[in-house]
Amino acid sequence: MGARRRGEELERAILHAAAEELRESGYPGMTMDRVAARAGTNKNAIYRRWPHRAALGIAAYRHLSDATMPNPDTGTLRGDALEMLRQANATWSSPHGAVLRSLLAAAADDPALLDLVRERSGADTMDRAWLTMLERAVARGEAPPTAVHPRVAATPMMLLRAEYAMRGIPSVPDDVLIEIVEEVFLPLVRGRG
Amino acid sequence: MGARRRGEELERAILHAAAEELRESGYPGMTMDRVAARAGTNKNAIYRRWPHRAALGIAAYRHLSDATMPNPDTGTLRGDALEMLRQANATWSSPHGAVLRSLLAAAADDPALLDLVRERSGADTMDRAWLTMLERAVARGEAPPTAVHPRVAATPMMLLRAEYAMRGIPSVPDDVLIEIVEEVFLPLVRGRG
DNA sequence: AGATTAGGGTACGGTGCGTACCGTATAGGG
DNA sequence: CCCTATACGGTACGCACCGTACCCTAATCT
Repeated sequence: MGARRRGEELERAILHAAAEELRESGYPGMTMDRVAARAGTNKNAIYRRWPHRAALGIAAYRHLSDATMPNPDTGTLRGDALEMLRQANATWSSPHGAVLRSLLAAAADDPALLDLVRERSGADTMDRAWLTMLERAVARGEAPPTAVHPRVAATPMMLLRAEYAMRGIPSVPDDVLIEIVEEVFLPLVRGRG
Repeated sequence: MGARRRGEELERAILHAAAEELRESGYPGMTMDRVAARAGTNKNAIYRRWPHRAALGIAAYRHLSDATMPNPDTGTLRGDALEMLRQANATWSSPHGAVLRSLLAAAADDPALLDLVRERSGADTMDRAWLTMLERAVARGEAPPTAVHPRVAATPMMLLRAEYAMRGIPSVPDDVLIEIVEEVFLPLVRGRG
């Protein structure tokens, strides 16, 4: 028979199985029994590594996503911002994003878990990308220097997130992205002069 | 013994019991068995009225909140906006708001439920309040007429919501509210001229 | 009064989390 | 090279909860 797996090898097998379950059935469908069965082991081996289902879900999500951060450079602030939002919208509306959102919902009342999700979802690097985008716009003379501010940089993504929280599952229509850029983000940047 | 309750009287008793459970234990703690026991009835009577737990939770939440919408008139746009945010922050960080947030988390992947929650949480009237606030500012000459726009009006509340989604349970510090108003909302209004 | 409707009591099936127990293979030390 | 501590496999269990099925009884309607 196949040799009995141990340690890191078994851990990878479990994470892989959990990630597959996440992709196929989402977080609510990722059952401990199913993960154990799929990994060819038992729940014992899982609970020896993660204290509860949520922890495994978060760890497995990282296995699922490679998260190449976009860094568009279209030449205009409007184009850059729109491209960022479109990329984020595509990610969030994919099955991938559905997993992330169900994970977020499940961890909503546990700050520690919330931190883990945020850390693994690349939100921080995203904020930095928006800041450098603003700096480029300043260098082009397209925006006042005072527009380079963390809260300004974070605003469009926050609006997109809120839009997802309001609506149900489907993706946010492109009109809304354009509106966020033209009616909020650009006026906001201009208004800080 | 006490006469057997029926119809509307029983319905109110169930809703009252469910609301109490919501307040004491939050939505995850609002068990069907506990609600039935507290209302002095059984699950049968509940499932004859609501198809599942979430529906009861949403209906009970309405019973919990009377939602007197604030409509501050401090004389300045800054003051009005800050007051609105502070009221919302107080509501959302109260046990009351914890219930609403756990309800939202539970309904996150069911658009129909999401609509119900939104409807009963007074989000729409909130948006209208922000619009009239903007109109008053225009009348005072404090803002350009083009600032009266649904998305502009909705922006501060959306940022607050996103802030709650990011952090865990506690309330959002007042600094953040001030920052939203001063670094985002007011520049945005000014930038639309 | 007789028939219909709605509550009360209770039990059950199903699912899922997390734990316990016990035998066995594997790694690592004497 | 054996021997022991550790980790895995298998399985069963306790527990909590949702939602449903019966059967009996009180209230309401005609």
